[in-house]
Amino acid sequence: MHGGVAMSATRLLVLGAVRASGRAHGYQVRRELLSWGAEQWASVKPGSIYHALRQLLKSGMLRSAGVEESGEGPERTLFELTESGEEEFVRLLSKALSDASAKPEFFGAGITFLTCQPRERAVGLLRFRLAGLEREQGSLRSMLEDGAVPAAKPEHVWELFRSWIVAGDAAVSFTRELIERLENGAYTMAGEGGAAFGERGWMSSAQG
Amino acid sequence: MHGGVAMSATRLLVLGAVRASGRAHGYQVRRELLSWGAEQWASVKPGSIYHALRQLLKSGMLRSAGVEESGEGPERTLFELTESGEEEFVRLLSKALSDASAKPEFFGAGITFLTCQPRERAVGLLRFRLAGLEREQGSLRSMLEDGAVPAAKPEHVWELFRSWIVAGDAAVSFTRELIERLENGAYTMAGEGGAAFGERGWMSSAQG
DNA sequence: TGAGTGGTGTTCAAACTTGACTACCGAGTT
DNA sequence: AACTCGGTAGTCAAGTTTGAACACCACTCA
Repeated sequence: MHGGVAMSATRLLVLGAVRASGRAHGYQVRRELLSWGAEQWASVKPGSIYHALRQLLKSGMLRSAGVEESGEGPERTLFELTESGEEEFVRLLSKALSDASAKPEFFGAGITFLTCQPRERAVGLLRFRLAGLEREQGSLRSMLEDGAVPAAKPEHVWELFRSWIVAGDAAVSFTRELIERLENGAYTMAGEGGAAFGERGWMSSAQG
Repeated sequence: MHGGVAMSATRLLVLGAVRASGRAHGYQVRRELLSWGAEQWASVKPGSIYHALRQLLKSGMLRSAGVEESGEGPERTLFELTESGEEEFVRLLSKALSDASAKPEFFGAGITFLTCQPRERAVGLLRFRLAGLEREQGSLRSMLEDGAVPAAKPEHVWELFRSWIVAGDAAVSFTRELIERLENGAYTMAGEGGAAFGERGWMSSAQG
Protein backbone atom coordinates (compact mmCIF):
# COMPACT_ATOMS: atom_id res chain seq x y z
CA MET A 1 0.00 0.00 0.00
CA HIS A 2 2.98 2.31 -0.05
CA GLY A 3 1.57 5.25 -1.90
CA GLY A 4 0.04 5.01 -5.33
CA VAL A 5 -3.59 4.08 -5.28
CA ALA A 6 -4.92 7.15 -7.08
CA MET A 7 -5.91 6.47 -10.65
CA SER A 8 -6.00 9.81 -12.34
CA ALA A 9 -5.32 10.54 -15.97
CA THR A 10 -2.83 13.23 -15.02
CA ARG A 11 -0.73 10.84 -13.00
CA LEU A 12 -0.51 8.35 -15.83
CA LEU A 13 0.17 11.00 -18.46
CA VAL A 14 2.91 12.67 -16.46
CA LEU A 15 4.54 9.40 -15.52
CA GLY A 16 4.37 8.22 -19.11
CA ALA A 17 5.78 11.45 -20.47
CA VAL A 18 8.76 11.33 -18.15
CA ARG A 19 9.22 7.69 -18.98
CA ALA A 20 9.16 8.32 -22.71
CA SER A 21 11.67 11.15 -22.39
CA GLY A 22 13.96 9.19 -20.14
CA ARG A 23 14.61 12.36 -18.17
CA ALA A 24 12.59 15.55 -18.24
CA HIS A 25 11.71 18.73 -16.44
CA GLY A 26 8.24 20.15 -15.93
CA TYR A 27 7.98 22.19 -19.04
CA GLN A 28 9.17 19.38 -21.26
CA VAL A 29 6.42 17.18 -19.87
CA ARG A 30 3.94 19.94 -20.47
CA ARG A 31 5.02 20.36 -24.09
CA GLU A 32 4.96 16.65 -24.62
CA LEU A 33 1.39 16.37 -23.34
CA LEU A 34 0.43 19.36 -25.45
CA SER A 35 1.84 17.71 -28.54
CA TRP A 36 -0.23 14.59 -27.86
CA GLY A 37 -3.32 16.76 -27.65
CA ALA A 38 -3.72 15.73 -24.02
CA GLU A 39 -4.39 19.24 -22.85
CA GLN A 40 -7.58 19.13 -24.89
CA TRP A 41 -9.18 15.75 -24.32
CA ALA A 42 -8.00 15.20 -20.81
CA SER A 43 -7.78 18.71 -19.60
CA VAL A 44 -4.42 18.74 -17.98
CA LYS A 45 -3.50 22.19 -16.73
CA PRO A 46 0.10 23.28 -16.05
CA GLY A 47 -0.60 23.48 -12.33
CA SER A 48 -1.68 19.84 -12.25
CA ILE A 49 1.44 18.73 -14.06
CA TYR A 50 3.81 20.38 -11.60
CA HIS A 51 1.73 19.09 -8.74
CA ALA A 52 1.85 15.57 -10.10
CA LEU A 53 5.61 15.79 -10.51
CA ARG A 54 6.14 16.93 -6.92
CA GLN A 55 3.74 14.25 -5.75
CA LEU A 56 5.40 11.46 -7.71
CA LEU A 57 8.76 12.64 -6.44
CA LYS A 58 7.59 12.66 -2.85
CA SER A 59 6.18 9.15 -3.10
CA GLY A 60 9.30 7.76 -4.73
CA MET A 61 7.96 7.11 -8.24
CA LEU A 62 10.35 9.71 -9.61
CA ARG A 63 13.81 10.71 -8.55
CA SER A 64 15.39 14.03 -9.36
CA ALA A 65 18.30 13.74 -11.74
CA GLY A 66 20.15 17.02 -11.48
CA VAL A 67 19.34 20.21 -13.33
CA GLU A 68 19.55 20.96 -17.00
CA GLU A 69 22.97 22.00 -18.28
CA SER A 70 22.21 24.77 -20.80
CA GLY A 71 21.49 28.24 -19.41
CA GLU A 72 21.20 29.23 -15.77
CA GLY A 73 17.63 30.57 -15.47
CA PRO A 74 15.29 29.18 -12.84
CA GLU A 75 15.96 25.66 -11.52
CA ARG A 76 14.94 23.31 -14.27
CA THR A 77 14.97 20.18 -12.15
CA LEU A 78 15.11 17.00 -14.16
CA PHE A 79 13.14 13.91 -13.19
CA GLU A 80 13.44 10.27 -14.11
CA LEU A 81 11.52 7.09 -13.23
CA THR A 82 12.52 4.91 -10.33
CA GLU A 83 11.73 1.23 -10.26
CA SER A 84 8.55 1.76 -8.32
CA GLY A 85 7.72 4.46 -10.84
CA GLU A 86 7.98 1.87 -13.55
CA GLU A 87 5.76 -0.48 -11.57
CA GLU A 88 3.25 2.29 -11.00
CA PHE A 89 3.23 3.08 -14.70
CA VAL A 90 2.44 -0.50 -15.58
CA ARG A 91 -0.21 -0.65 -12.88
CA LEU A 92 -1.91 2.53 -14.02
CA LEU A 93 -1.70 1.61 -17.68
CA SER A 94 -3.29 -1.77 -16.99
CA LYS A 95 -6.04 -0.18 -14.97
CA ALA A 96 -6.72 2.44 -17.63
CA LEU A 97 -7.05 -0.11 -20.41
CA SER A 98 -8.93 -2.79 -18.52
CA ASP A 99 -11.31 -1.01 -16.17
CA ALA A 100 -14.69 -0.55 -17.80
CA SER A 101 -15.75 2.12 -15.36
CA ALA A 102 -12.67 4.30 -15.76
CA LYS A 103 -13.31 7.87 -16.78
CA PRO A 104 -12.82 8.70 -20.47
CA GLU A 105 -9.68 10.79 -19.89
CA PHE A 106 -8.10 7.94 -17.99
CA PHE A 107 -8.91 5.52 -20.78
CA GLY A 108 -7.57 8.09 -23.21
CA ALA A 109 -4.30 8.21 -21.34
CA GLY A 110 -4.19 4.44 -21.51
CA ILE A 111 -4.66 4.48 -25.27
CA THR A 112 -1.88 7.02 -25.59
CA PHE A 113 0.53 4.52 -24.08
CA LEU A 114 -1.08 1.50 -25.71
CA THR A 115 2.09 0.61 -27.56
CA CYS A 116 4.29 0.68 -24.46
CA GLN A 117 3.48 -2.95 -23.76
CA PRO A 118 3.56 -6.26 -25.60
CA ARG A 119 0.72 -6.89 -28.03
CA GLU A 120 -0.61 -9.89 -26.11
CA ARG A 121 -0.92 -7.91 -22.94
CA ALA A 122 -2.70 -4.99 -24.58
CA VAL A 123 -5.20 -7.32 -26.20
CA GLY A 124 -5.77 -9.10 -22.89
CA LEU A 125 -6.46 -5.87 -21.03
CA LEU A 126 -8.82 -4.59 -23.71
CA ARG A 127 -10.70 -7.87 -23.72
CA PHE A 128 -11.16 -7.52 -19.99
CA ARG A 129 -12.50 -4.04 -20.49
CA LEU A 130 -14.83 -5.27 -23.21
CA ALA A 131 -16.27 -7.90 -20.90
CA GLY A 132 -16.86 -5.29 -18.22
CA LEU A 133 -18.53 -2.92 -20.65
CA GLU A 134 -20.81 -5.65 -21.90
CA ARG A 135 -21.80 -6.57 -18.36
CA GLU A 136 -22.63 -2.95 -17.63
CA GLN A 137 -24.62 -2.59 -20.81
CA GLY A 138 -26.55 -5.72 -19.95
CA SER A 139 -27.57 -4.48 -16.56
CA LEU A 140 -28.50 -1.04 -17.89
CA ARG A 141 -30.67 -2.64 -20.55
CA SER A 142 -32.42 -4.90 -18.09
CA MET A 143 -33.11 -1.92 -15.84
CA LEU A 144 -34.76 -0.11 -18.72
CA GLU A 145 -36.87 -3.14 -19.51
CA ASP A 146 -37.85 -3.98 -15.93
CA GLY A 147 -38.66 -0.34 -15.32
CA ALA A 148 -36.51 -0.63 -12.23
CA VAL A 149 -34.51 2.57 -11.80
CA PRO A 150 -33.39 2.57 -8.17
CA ALA A 151 -36.26 4.59 -6.76
CA ALA A 152 -37.43 5.91 -10.06
CA LYS A 153 -38.96 9.19 -9.08
CA PRO A 154 -38.45 11.36 -12.12
CA GLU A 155 -39.81 9.91 -15.29
CA HIS A 156 -37.44 11.74 -17.59
CA VAL A 157 -34.37 10.40 -15.86
CA TRP A 158 -34.85 7.49 -18.22
CA GLU A 159 -33.39 9.86 -20.76
CA LEU A 160 -30.16 9.70 -18.87
CA PHE A 161 -30.19 5.92 -18.96
CA ARG A 162 -30.89 5.91 -22.65
CA SER A 163 -27.94 8.21 -23.17
CA TRP A 164 -25.59 6.01 -21.14
CA ILE A 165 -26.71 3.04 -23.19
CA VAL A 166 -26.00 4.76 -26.47
CA ALA A 167 -22.61 5.90 -25.24
CA GLY A 168 -21.87 2.45 -23.87
CA ASP A 169 -22.71 0.79 -27.17
CA ALA A 170 -20.27 3.13 -28.86
CA ALA A 171 -17.57 2.21 -26.34
CA VAL A 172 -18.22 -1.49 -26.85
CA SER A 173 -17.91 -1.40 -30.60
CA PHE A 174 -14.87 0.83 -30.43
CA THR A 175 -13.11 -1.56 -28.06
CA ARG A 176 -14.09 -4.58 -30.14
CA GLU A 177 -12.69 -3.03 -33.30
CA LEU A 178 -9.51 -1.93 -31.62
CA ILE A 179 -8.87 -5.46 -30.38
CA GLU A 180 -9.42 -6.72 -33.88
CA ARG A 181 -6.99 -4.25 -35.39
CA LEU A 182 -4.39 -5.18 -32.82
CA GLU A 183 -4.84 -8.86 -33.53
CA ASN A 184 -4.33 -8.15 -37.21
CA GLY A 185 -0.97 -6.66 -36.42
CA ALA A 186 -1.73 -2.95 -36.36
CA TYR A 187 0.90 -0.67 -34.78
CA THR A 188 4.35 -1.45 -33.53
CA MET A 189 4.14 -2.63 -29.95
CA ALA A 190 6.83 -2.80 -27.29
CA GLY A 191 9.42 -5.45 -27.99
CA GLU A 192 8.63 -5.74 -31.67
CA GLY A 193 11.81 -4.42 -33.14
CA GLY A 194 10.71 -0.97 -34.32
CA ALA A 195 10.64 1.87 -31.83
CA ALA A 196 7.21 1.72 -30.22
CA PHE A 197 5.75 5.06 -29.26
CA GLY A 198 6.26 6.00 -25.65
CA GLU A 199 8.72 3.25 -24.87
CA ARG A 200 11.54 4.12 -22.51
CA GLY A 201 13.92 6.42 -24.23
CA TRP A 202 11.58 6.77 -27.17
CA MET A 203 12.15 10.50 -27.23
CA SER A 204 15.90 10.15 -27.53
CA SER A 205 15.88 7.46 -30.22
CA ALA A 206 12.90 8.41 -32.39
CA GLN A 207 13.18 12.16 -32.04
CA GLY A 208 16.08 14.55 -31.72
CA MET B 1 -18.39 38.15 -10.83
CA HIS B 2 -19.60 37.77 -7.29
CA GLY B 3 -18.94 34.13 -6.61
CA GLY B 4 -20.41 31.45 -8.75
CA VAL B 5 -18.44 30.75 -11.87
CA ALA B 6 -17.65 27.10 -11.11
CA MET B 7 -19.68 24.70 -13.19
CA SER B 8 -19.56 21.44 -11.37
CA ALA B 9 -22.19 18.76 -11.38
CA THR B 10 -22.16 18.65 -7.60
CA ARG B 11 -23.03 22.31 -7.30
CA LEU B 12 -25.99 22.00 -9.61
CA LEU B 13 -27.22 18.78 -8.05
CA VAL B 14 -27.02 20.11 -4.50
CA LEU B 15 -28.63 23.41 -5.42
CA GLY B 16 -31.37 21.62 -7.31
CA ALA B 17 -32.02 19.17 -4.50
CA VAL B 18 -32.41 21.93 -1.94
CA ARG B 19 -34.60 23.82 -4.37
CA ALA B 20 -36.84 20.82 -4.97
CA SER B 21 -37.18 20.19 -1.25
CA GLY B 22 -37.85 23.81 -0.45
CA ARG B 23 -35.79 23.44 2.71
CA ALA B 24 -33.37 20.66 3.52
CA HIS B 25 -30.39 19.59 5.60
CA GLY B 26 -27.32 17.76 4.37
CA TYR B 27 -28.50 14.26 4.77
CA GLN B 28 -31.81 14.93 3.05
CA VAL B 29 -29.92 16.25 0.04
CA ARG B 30 -27.72 13.22 0.11
CA ARG B 31 -30.67 10.83 0.18
CA GLU B 32 -32.36 12.74 -2.57
CA LEU B 33 -29.30 12.50 -4.83
CA LEU B 34 -29.00 8.83 -3.96
CA SER B 35 -32.59 8.24 -4.98
CA TRP B 36 -31.95 9.89 -8.35
CA GLY B 37 -29.03 7.54 -8.85
CA ALA B 38 -26.72 10.56 -8.89
CA GLU B 39 -24.21 8.93 -6.60
CA GLN B 40 -23.59 6.43 -9.36
CA TRP B 41 -23.39 8.34 -12.61
CA ALA B 42 -22.01 11.54 -11.26
CA SER B 43 -20.03 10.26 -8.37
CA VAL B 44 -21.08 12.60 -5.66
CA LYS B 45 -19.58 11.65 -2.33
CA PRO B 46 -21.02 12.78 1.02
CA GLY B 47 -18.02 14.97 1.66
CA SER B 48 -18.61 16.90 -1.53
CA ILE B 49 -22.25 17.47 -0.67
CA TYR B 50 -21.49 19.00 2.70
CA HIS B 51 -18.71 21.01 1.18
CA ALA B 52 -21.00 22.33 -1.54
CA LEU B 53 -23.61 23.28 1.05
CA ARG B 54 -21.10 25.23 3.13
CA GLN B 55 -19.76 26.84 0.00
CA LEU B 56 -23.16 27.84 -1.34
CA LEU B 57 -24.03 29.20 2.08
CA LYS B 58 -20.83 31.22 2.24
CA SER B 59 -21.40 32.73 -1.18
CA GLY B 60 -24.99 33.63 -0.47
CA MET B 61 -26.74 31.13 -2.73
CA LEU B 62 -28.26 29.43 0.29
CA ARG B 63 -29.39 30.82 3.61
CA SER B 64 -29.73 28.75 6.73
CA ALA B 65 -33.30 28.36 7.86
CA GLY B 66 -33.08 27.17 11.45
CA VAL B 67 -32.62 23.59 12.58
CA GLU B 68 -34.95 20.67 12.27
CA GLU B 69 -37.59 20.33 14.99
CA SER B 70 -37.75 16.57 15.65
CA GLY B 71 -35.02 15.06 17.84
CA GLU B 72 -31.99 16.81 19.29
CA GLY B 73 -29.04 14.89 17.81
CA PRO B 74 -26.27 16.77 15.99
CA GLU B 75 -27.18 20.13 14.46
CA ARG B 76 -29.29 19.39 11.44
CA THR B 77 -29.07 22.82 9.91
CA LEU B 78 -31.70 23.49 7.31
CA PHE B 79 -30.92 25.36 4.10
CA GLU B 80 -33.07 27.12 1.56
CA LEU B 81 -32.40 29.00 -1.68
CA THR B 82 -31.89 32.73 -1.74
CA GLU B 83 -32.67 34.79 -4.80
CA SER B 84 -29.13 34.64 -6.06
CA GLY B 85 -29.31 30.90 -5.42
CA GLU B 86 -32.26 30.74 -7.75
CA GLU B 87 -30.34 32.75 -10.36
CA GLU B 88 -27.35 30.50 -9.97
CA PHE B 89 -29.54 27.44 -10.42
CA VAL B 90 -30.93 28.79 -13.67
CA ARG B 91 -27.46 29.78 -14.83
CA LEU B 92 -25.98 26.38 -14.08
CA LEU B 93 -28.92 24.52 -15.56
CA SER B 94 -28.66 26.52 -18.78
CA LYS B 95 -24.94 25.90 -18.99
CA ALA B 96 -25.36 22.18 -18.35
CA LEU B 97 -27.95 21.75 -21.09
CA SER B 98 -26.44 24.04 -23.68
CA ASP B 99 -22.68 23.65 -23.44
CA ALA B 100 -21.44 21.03 -25.83
CA SER B 101 -18.15 20.63 -24.06
CA ALA B 102 -19.61 20.12 -20.59
CA LYS B 103 -18.58 16.93 -18.83
CA PRO B 104 -21.07 14.06 -18.92
CA GLU B 105 -21.94 14.32 -15.23
CA PHE B 106 -22.72 17.97 -15.60
CA PHE B 107 -24.96 17.28 -18.56
CA GLY B 108 -26.53 14.47 -16.54
CA ALA B 109 -27.31 16.89 -13.74
CA GLY B 110 -28.87 19.18 -16.32
CA ILE B 111 -31.08 16.39 -17.62
CA THR B 112 -32.17 15.60 -14.08
CA PHE B 113 -33.60 19.10 -13.77
CA LEU B 114 -34.77 19.26 -17.36
CA THR B 115 -38.38 19.72 -16.35
CA CYS B 116 -37.68 22.62 -13.99
CA GLN B 117 -38.03 25.07 -16.84
CA PRO B 118 -40.51 25.90 -19.57
CA ARG B 119 -40.54 23.59 -22.57
CA GLU B 120 -39.49 26.30 -25.01
CA ARG B 121 -36.44 27.14 -22.99
CA ALA B 122 -35.34 23.52 -22.62
CA VAL B 123 -35.66 22.96 -26.35
CA GLY B 124 -33.71 26.14 -27.07
CA LEU B 125 -30.86 25.14 -24.81
CA LEU B 126 -30.67 21.65 -26.24
CA ARG B 127 -30.66 23.00 -29.77
CA PHE B 128 -27.73 25.18 -28.83
CA ARG B 129 -25.92 22.16 -27.48
CA LEU B 130 -26.72 20.22 -30.62
CA ALA B 131 -25.19 22.94 -32.78
CA GLY B 132 -22.04 22.92 -30.65
CA LEU B 133 -21.77 19.15 -30.81
CA GLU B 134 -22.14 19.18 -34.57
CA ARG B 135 -19.46 21.82 -34.91
CA GLU B 136 -17.11 19.75 -32.78
CA GLN B 137 -17.85 16.62 -34.74
CA GLY B 138 -17.17 18.47 -37.95
CA SER B 139 -13.77 19.66 -36.86
CA LEU B 140 -12.83 16.24 -35.49
CA ARG B 141 -13.81 14.63 -38.79
CA SER B 142 -11.85 17.12 -40.86
CA MET B 143 -8.81 16.52 -38.67
CA LEU B 144 -9.06 12.80 -39.32
CA GLU B 145 -9.33 13.39 -43.05
CA ASP B 146 -6.60 16.01 -43.32
CA GLY B 147 -4.36 13.85 -41.18
CA ALA B 148 -3.75 16.94 -39.10
CA VAL B 149 -3.58 15.92 -35.46
CA PRO B 150 -1.82 18.85 -33.72
CA ALA B 151 1.69 17.52 -33.93
CA ALA B 152 0.71 13.99 -34.70
CA LYS B 153 3.53 12.03 -33.19
CA PRO B 154 1.96 8.76 -32.21
CA GLU B 155 0.18 6.97 -34.96
CA HIS B 156 -2.23 5.08 -32.74
CA VAL B 157 -3.53 8.25 -31.11
CA TRP B 158 -5.88 8.28 -34.09
CA GLU B 159 -7.67 5.59 -32.16
CA LEU B 160 -8.53 8.15 -29.57
CA PHE B 161 -9.93 10.48 -32.20
CA ARG B 162 -11.98 7.69 -33.69
CA SER B 163 -13.39 6.96 -30.26
CA TRP B 164 -14.34 10.61 -29.61
CA ILE B 165 -16.08 10.68 -32.96
CA VAL B 166 -18.11 7.60 -32.21
CA ALA B 167 -19.05 8.96 -28.78
CA GLY B 168 -19.85 12.34 -30.27
CA ASP B 169 -22.16 10.82 -32.86
CA ALA B 170 -24.00 9.08 -30.08
CA ALA B 171 -24.37 12.36 -28.20
CA VAL B 172 -25.64 14.11 -31.30
CA SER B 173 -28.33 11.59 -32.06
CA PHE B 174 -29.36 11.42 -28.43
CA THR B 175 -29.76 15.18 -28.23
CA ARG B 176 -31.63 15.30 -31.51
CA GLU B 177 -34.09 12.66 -30.37
CA LEU B 178 -34.59 14.28 -27.01
CA ILE B 179 -35.46 17.57 -28.67
CA GLU B 180 -37.93 15.76 -30.86
CA ARG B 181 -39.59 14.05 -27.92
CA LEU B 182 -39.87 17.36 -26.11
CA GLU B 183 -41.41 19.01 -29.15
CA ASN B 184 -43.94 16.22 -29.32
CA GLY B 185 -45.05 17.05 -25.82
CA ALA B 186 -43.14 14.49 -23.75
CA TYR B 187 -42.93 15.09 -19.99
CA THR B 188 -44.60 17.70 -17.86
CA MET B 189 -42.49 20.83 -17.83
CA ALA B 190 -42.49 23.76 -15.43
CA GLY B 191 -45.60 25.90 -15.67
CA GLU B 192 -47.66 23.25 -17.41
CA GLY B 193 -50.23 22.57 -14.76
CA GLY B 194 -49.02 19.20 -13.49
CA ALA B 195 -46.30 19.11 -10.89
CA ALA B 196 -43.05 19.05 -12.87
CA PHE B 197 -40.24 17.08 -11.29
CA GLY B 198 -37.79 19.16 -9.33
CA GLU B 199 -39.84 22.33 -9.36
CA ARG B 200 -39.75 24.46 -6.23
CA GLY B 201 -41.60 22.68 -3.50
CA TRP B 202 -41.94 19.59 -5.64
CA MET B 203 -40.96 17.41 -2.71
CA SER B 204 -43.73 18.76 -0.51
CA SER B 205 -46.50 18.59 -3.12
CA ALA B 206 -45.72 15.44 -5.07
CA GLN B 207 -44.31 13.40 -2.22
CA GLY B 208 -45.01 13.21 1.51
C1' DT C 1 -26.33 -8.83 27.87
C1' DG C 2 -23.50 -7.57 24.92
C1' DA C 3 -21.95 -7.85 20.22
C1' DG C 4 -22.54 -6.81 16.01
C1' DT C 5 -24.95 -4.46 12.08
C1' DG C 6 -26.89 -0.84 9.61
C1' DG C 7 -28.76 3.67 9.24
C1' DT C 8 -28.31 8.73 10.40
C1' DG C 9 -25.72 12.89 10.13
C1' DT C 10 -21.46 15.09 9.86
C1' DT C 11 -16.44 16.36 10.00
C1' DC C 12 -11.65 16.13 8.65
C1' DA C 13 -7.05 15.86 6.47
C1' DA C 14 -4.89 15.00 2.46
C1' DA C 15 -4.79 15.08 -2.18
C1' DC C 16 -5.97 17.17 -6.43
C1' DT C 17 -7.47 20.82 -9.77
C1' DT C 18 -7.91 25.33 -11.43
C1' DG C 19 -6.93 29.90 -13.10
C1' DA C 20 -4.40 33.54 -12.47
C1' DC C 21 -0.20 35.32 -11.74
C1' DT C 22 5.12 36.02 -11.72
C1' DA C 23 9.36 36.51 -14.05
C1' DC C 24 12.64 36.08 -17.44
C1' DC C 25 14.34 36.27 -22.21
C1' DG C 26 14.76 37.39 -27.08
C1' DA C 27 12.71 39.19 -31.47
C1' DG C 28 10.55 42.53 -33.78
C1' DT C 29 8.95 47.38 -34.40
C1' DT C 30 7.82 51.97 -33.77
C1' DA D 1 15.25 53.39 -26.76
C1' DA D 2 11.20 51.95 -25.10
C1' DC D 3 7.46 48.87 -25.97
C1' DT D 4 5.03 45.04 -26.84
C1' DC D 5 4.61 40.25 -27.87
C1' DG D 6 5.11 35.45 -27.43
C1' DG D 7 7.53 31.57 -25.61
C1' DT D 8 9.77 29.46 -21.50
C1' DA D 9 9.38 27.93 -16.71
C1' DG D 10 7.08 27.74 -12.78
C1' DT D 11 4.41 29.22 -8.22
C1' DC D 12 0.39 30.22 -5.51
C1' DA D 13 -4.14 30.64 -3.23
C1' DA D 14 -8.56 29.11 -3.41
C1' DG D 15 -11.60 25.80 -4.37
C1' DT D 16 -12.97 20.85 -4.80
C1' DT D 17 -12.91 15.91 -4.24
C1' DT D 18 -12.02 11.83 -1.79
C1' DG D 19 -11.93 8.28 1.67
C1' DA D 20 -12.03 7.57 6.06
C1' DA D 21 -13.41 8.36 10.43
C1' DC D 22 -16.52 9.80 14.16
C1' DA D 23 -20.56 9.62 17.10
C1' DC D 24 -24.91 8.32 18.07
C1' DC D 25 -29.02 5.51 17.81
C1' DA D 26 -32.08 1.44 16.97
C1' DC D 27 -32.32 -3.15 16.01
C1' DT D 28 -31.44 -8.07 16.03
C1' DC D 29 -29.85 -12.40 17.47
C1' DA D 30 -27.59 -15.49 20.28
